[in-house]
Amino acid sequence: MAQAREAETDLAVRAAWLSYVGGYTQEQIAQRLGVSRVKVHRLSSLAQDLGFVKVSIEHDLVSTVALENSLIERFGLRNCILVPSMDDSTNGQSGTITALGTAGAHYLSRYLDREPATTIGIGWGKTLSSVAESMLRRPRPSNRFVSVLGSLTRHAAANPYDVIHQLTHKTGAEGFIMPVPFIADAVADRTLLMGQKSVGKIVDLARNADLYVLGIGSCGPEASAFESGQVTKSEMDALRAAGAIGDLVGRFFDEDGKIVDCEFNDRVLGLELEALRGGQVTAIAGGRGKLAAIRGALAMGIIHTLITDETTAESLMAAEET
Amino acid sequence: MAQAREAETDLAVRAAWLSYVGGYTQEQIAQRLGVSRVKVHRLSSLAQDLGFVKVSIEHDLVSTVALENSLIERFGLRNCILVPSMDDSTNGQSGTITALGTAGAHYLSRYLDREPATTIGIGWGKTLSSVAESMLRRPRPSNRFVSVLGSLTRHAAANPYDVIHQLTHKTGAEGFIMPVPFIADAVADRTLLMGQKSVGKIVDLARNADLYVLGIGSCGPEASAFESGQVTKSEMDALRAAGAIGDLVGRFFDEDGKIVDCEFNDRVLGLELEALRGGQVTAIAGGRGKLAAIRGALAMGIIHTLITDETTAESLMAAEET
DNA sequence: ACAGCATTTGAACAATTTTTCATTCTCCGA
DNA sequence: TCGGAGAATGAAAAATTGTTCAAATGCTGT
Repeated sequence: MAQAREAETDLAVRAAWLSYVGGYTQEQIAQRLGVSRVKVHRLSSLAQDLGFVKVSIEHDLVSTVALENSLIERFGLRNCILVPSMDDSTNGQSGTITALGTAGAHYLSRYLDREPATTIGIGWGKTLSSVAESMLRRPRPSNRFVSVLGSLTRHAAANPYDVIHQLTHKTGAEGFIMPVPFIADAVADRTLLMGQKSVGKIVDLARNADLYVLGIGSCGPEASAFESGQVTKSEMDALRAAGAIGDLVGRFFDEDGKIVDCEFNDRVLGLELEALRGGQVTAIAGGRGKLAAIRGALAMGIIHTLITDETTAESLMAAEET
Repeated sequence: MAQAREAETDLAVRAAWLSYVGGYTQEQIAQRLGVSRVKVHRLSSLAQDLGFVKVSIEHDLVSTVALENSLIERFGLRNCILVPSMDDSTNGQSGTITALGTAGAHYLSRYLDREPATTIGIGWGKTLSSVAESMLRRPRPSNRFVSVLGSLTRHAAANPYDVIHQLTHKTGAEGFIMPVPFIADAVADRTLLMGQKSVGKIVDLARNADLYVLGIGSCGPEASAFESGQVTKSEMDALRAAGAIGDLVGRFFDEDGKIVDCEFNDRVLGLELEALRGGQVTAIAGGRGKLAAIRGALAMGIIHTLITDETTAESLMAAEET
């Protein structure tokens, strides 16, 4: 019956051609080929299975989209957006951060367009600041932005990287800042501050946010938390010694995504990580220095959507190849 | 707004990739891209329109199927089946005729499978004879085969090219032969013969056939009608002089598909051409010598389905290019 | 010949894609 | 600021495609 098999293949090719290239409906093809409509479907499936059908998209973006898709599947994400990696060898991270900011702003804008009357939990850092900066001025009065972690520094009333203000300014949305520092001086202080009614309200709000837009912090000397003076050198050293490789909402984790056992983590003021598990968590981070932190953060299994740059994405994929 | 246009294109490429390559549904893509499901559809349509989506079938059969489709569109056919052209330089037309016979037999078998209890009008000639020969023995007792034109020669009771007998033998179907010669000696004789009740019954049957399977005759020295002695040399010369280039059901037509004005046509015994307009008309013919006849026959606008060889098909298309 | 098993088949059902259409935006020009 | 042409939008309807399942068919070994 090799004969029959071959005739079947021929029919399959015919059906596939008529369907994919000819643009006829399965019904029309069935008529022409003199078989049932279901059989036409089976034939073109067969042609696909046999690898006769080649579909390709000819556009520069293809490799990017394919890479995004790989990340999604590998890390169980819901979505992933990649931006071109900028050459940051001379000017630090600014190019990549700007690109991430633009992509993040698009992403956030689309969300606001689509989901009015929602509350968005916001972190801080250089990257998120860039997102806020890239936002177009567009009235979104029914949305609310809320800090998910302490936003005051030890030295000034307003954290330079705080993004809530910029966002509310651009969108006319309501903004809620967590009126505490990023880090308390002692564990007891943290308990006290978190017990404040005004703080509790904000945390409650943050807990019920519909979307979280967060940065991922690294533990290098370029980390926002360190640069801005919110974490001292000795504190950072202690964290690193405990295996910390990055942070999400101020909680420092190791390369496996496990929260490190270090008293620092008990002094951080902000939404508990577990609260994020319910909502939609979007993390924005990229650049050479963030690679290890992103890998660890992904391992936590909290992140739904990752916005990063292509080079970092490739590294993430390469590392997982083993 | 070149910016917006570009963003739209990017989205279109993303949507198309996720749809065609990624295999996601428009719903899933809508979620991921943050747009409506309808918009996803519009985006991937756009990507197609912009020519980003390339679909191809990788198989030798593709050129054949594409050519079939060209013929269908050019000549307003319902269907077209092409067989590989055999090299007939040495052995006349036998290779091509065998191939046509096989294809025709497949076609007819499929029809019988699909449409039981139908009546099939049958012509005659070398090609149709080859079809009958290629038919597999398969019981089809509820079908009926009926001659659409006179099948007796002047010299013998059974025409050597008559195919009804072979078909009924192979299928067990009922067969109805038109019990008159192909050509009457005079116009008056034709009237007389056609008036016979036994002939009238056959013609009525033929008129209501569900499918017609016909050959296309040429006017060369290799024509079946001539070779079998049913048409004399002088008759053929007269027909050619009148512009005849081929025949369908014994009616000779010119290169424009117009029935030629020649008394010969008035002596032919068989179903009137107009009766074919209602039914499904399948013509089987191929080979170098038939080209002009096929072109003329197609011009008549009666043929629904053409079964021919690839070389002939290419010639038909080439001639129409102007 | 015939029971038993695997494959094939198409009708009915389910899901997805495509089209339609009324409405809402947006952009110009007065 | 207003009015109107044209584009963009999404809900709903229509068409197409994909899946399921029970019945039919064919194949194999006894």
